[in-house]
Amino acid sequence: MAYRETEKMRLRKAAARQRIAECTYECVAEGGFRNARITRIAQLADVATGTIYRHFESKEDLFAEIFRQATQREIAKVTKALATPGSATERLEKALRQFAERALKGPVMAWSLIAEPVDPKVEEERLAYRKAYAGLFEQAIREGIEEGCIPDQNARQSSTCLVGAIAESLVGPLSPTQTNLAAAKETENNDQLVNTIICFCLQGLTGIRR
Amino acid sequence: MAYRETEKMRLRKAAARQRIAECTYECVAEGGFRNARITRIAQLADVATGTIYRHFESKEDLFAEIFRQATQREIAKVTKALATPGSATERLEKALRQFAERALKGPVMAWSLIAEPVDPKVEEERLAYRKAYAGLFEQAIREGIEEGCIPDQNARQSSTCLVGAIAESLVGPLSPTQTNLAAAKETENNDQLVNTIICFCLQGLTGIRR
DNA sequence: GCTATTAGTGAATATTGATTCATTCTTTTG
DNA sequence: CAAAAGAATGAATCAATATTCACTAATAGC
Repeated sequence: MAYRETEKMRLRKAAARQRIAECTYECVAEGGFRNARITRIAQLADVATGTIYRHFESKEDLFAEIFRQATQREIAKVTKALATPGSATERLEKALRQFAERALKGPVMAWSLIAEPVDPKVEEERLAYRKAYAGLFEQAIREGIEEGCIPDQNARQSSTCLVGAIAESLVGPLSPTQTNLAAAKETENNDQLVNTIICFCLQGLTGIRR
Repeated sequence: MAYRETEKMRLRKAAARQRIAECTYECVAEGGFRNARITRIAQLADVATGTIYRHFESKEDLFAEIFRQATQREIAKVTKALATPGSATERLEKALRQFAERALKGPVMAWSLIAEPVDPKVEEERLAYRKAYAGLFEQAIREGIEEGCIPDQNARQSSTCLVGAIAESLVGPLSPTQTNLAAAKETENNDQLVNTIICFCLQGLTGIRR
């Protein structure tokens, strides 16, 4: 017996794995899963293409892991926004704003997480993601109904409408940011846009003019 | 000179072209553009793969034409709904219902037209489609603002929210039909679903509880 | 320093699916 | 019917990438 994995090596391998993951994230944020090539990721991470396969079973597995990591971050943000004090409507507004602002900052990633067609293993992750998301908004809507600040309705269906209105407005094919990237960078415009969307969403939810 | 294209041949070729187009539509309606293989289309149309290239420059061109044909149909339906008599709100409700019901009938095609990532030439067609669509809803919202039944707002942004809420609810990854196809076939459920969405959309637009 | 073991490499291979083109089949006309 | 022109065919080719694997480099323990 002349070689056994030592702590040092374990750390180094973990670091390499992490670096690959980060570069994959970068690639996806740039052009979506579809345009994230293994060779490009290897280049960015400064390893050989084969090395990636020593750390991940396949491209699909790698993507699934990146998807999971990315969504966990998003979910955490929205969860936090919903945990602040205030009425359900106020908390929902915070959460929607959080969601919208995150999406505006990284529209390609947001689109990849929400709508880009992906391989089955990644789609599985998306299922978990959407359940978590829908669950969060749904729960908040239910609380609003109990509190009386939101009229009785199908919370699940309404939460889907919320996500759809935001997603389409910010990252969808009808989005103004797709055709006018320059304008999208003007923070004022973005604030304006987010306000309009949130107004629409909260009115849709409550039926109360704001 | 021993051969010249005759009327009979012109018709036969037109028929073949049409058949190819129809089979392509079928393929796309089944699994989106991504899964529409030339070989499969050729099989369905009962021609050799090479024949397709005698009628269309390339796969991209074929898809672009199918996209155009499909969207023209959709636009026509919504245009018609918006041309009926009644207040802007009433006409919008009819149009949204039309849109939603069409999408429910062919969710894969609806998704392909609205959101599926496609090649540049097809994307160009989509640009025209979305302009037409956004234009129709926008126009109706503007009329509503003038009539006084809809409060002043950014008509363009609101129309995007409308499309997003419907698209996500019916054909998006959060759609109930995606996870529960059996239930989606129950017409009652669908009516219920469409009503909830339209309620959300009209409240979002008007801020008036219905 | 030596050897066993694992990590890393990247050119070669495999796969998938669009596109081509030499060949065959049909139609038209004298 | 024969010749000319076009239409149709589908196996072969091409292109784009994911994946493999024979080989090299690095590390651990003696």
